Amino acid sequence: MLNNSNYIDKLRSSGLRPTKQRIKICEILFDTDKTFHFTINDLVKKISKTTNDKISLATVYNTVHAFKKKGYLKEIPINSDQSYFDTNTSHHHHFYDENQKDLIDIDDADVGPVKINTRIPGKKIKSVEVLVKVEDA
Amino acid sequence: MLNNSNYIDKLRSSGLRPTKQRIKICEILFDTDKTFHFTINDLVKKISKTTNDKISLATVYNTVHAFKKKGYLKEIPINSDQSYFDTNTSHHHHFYDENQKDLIDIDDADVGPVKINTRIPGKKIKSVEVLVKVEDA
DNA sequence: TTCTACATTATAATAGTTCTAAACTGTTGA
DNA sequence: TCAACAGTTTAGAACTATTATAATGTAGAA
Ligand SMILES: [Mn+2]
Ligand SMILES: [Mn+2]
Ligand SMILES: [Zn+2]
Ligand SMILES: [Zn+2]
Repeated sequence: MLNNSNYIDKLRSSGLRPTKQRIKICEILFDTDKTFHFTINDLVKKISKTTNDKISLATVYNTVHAFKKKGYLKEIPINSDQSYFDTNTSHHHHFYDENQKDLIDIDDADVGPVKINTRIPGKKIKSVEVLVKVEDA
Repeated sequence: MLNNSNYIDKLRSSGLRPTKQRIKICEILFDTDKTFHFTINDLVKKISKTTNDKISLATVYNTVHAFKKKGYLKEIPINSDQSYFDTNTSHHHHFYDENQKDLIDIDDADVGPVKINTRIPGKKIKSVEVLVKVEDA
């Protein structure tokens, strides 16, 4: 929960110019206690719901990619026709509800340590993520 | 490692007519000891490399989807611009090499038991898959 | 204020996938 | 045996998420 001048600092300190588009998107993504998952399309809808100044689709893509690159967003690997992003950048896992097509966080503490007993020579591990697919019981 | 008449039986017994296109795709996908990962594009290339009778792209998609539905193939959840399929339908996990854009199996035995200590009411777990992203060390 | 690199934008392009509808074929049963 | 039918294949169009282009706008520095 930050105010605009905090977003301006945050953007500036990561080398991103604090444009009104980026500040607006920060407000939508980060002005809440709860983290959430979204697609580009979700974000576009939220933007048009909360402002009259439209932000172009290209800018939404550009901004999400910039934020991901800076580590303010994560992309969640689920097979889908579109990308899912996560404002929760801490290490955690996911349920994917195949009926509702909905992603739900699993706290890292709710998953026993995932031990990978094999390596690929010349490669280092970047992330270990568990995806639990669920369906109506 | 089956011969064509086995594929014919396999297809027929699962309610799929054994057309020459499906038999050919069975040969490419299942006529080997080793399982492997592929994209639709990979499969199209293998087909044109091993036969003169071309199979339309629509049929390749149709067939892969039909085989997935029957459980002869799995789709691997990674966020990418294209779908990855797996002829290994047993329970296992994956490395994803982000440099080579390559999927590598992790035997289930090489991953410590993944304990999920939380549930979603009204939902049952369908699968638990670990994706280990790796990059050049 | 002026300059410049960075950012936004509309729009076109791209690429994987799905749809359409006509032609074809495996299977059934008279 | 073979006509009938449902299932299958096909070329190509359509669709959709995403990325590229290139012109215009703007933040920040000097
Ligand atoms: Mn998909
Ligand atoms: Mn994607
Ligand atoms: Zn999450
Ligand atoms: Zn695999």
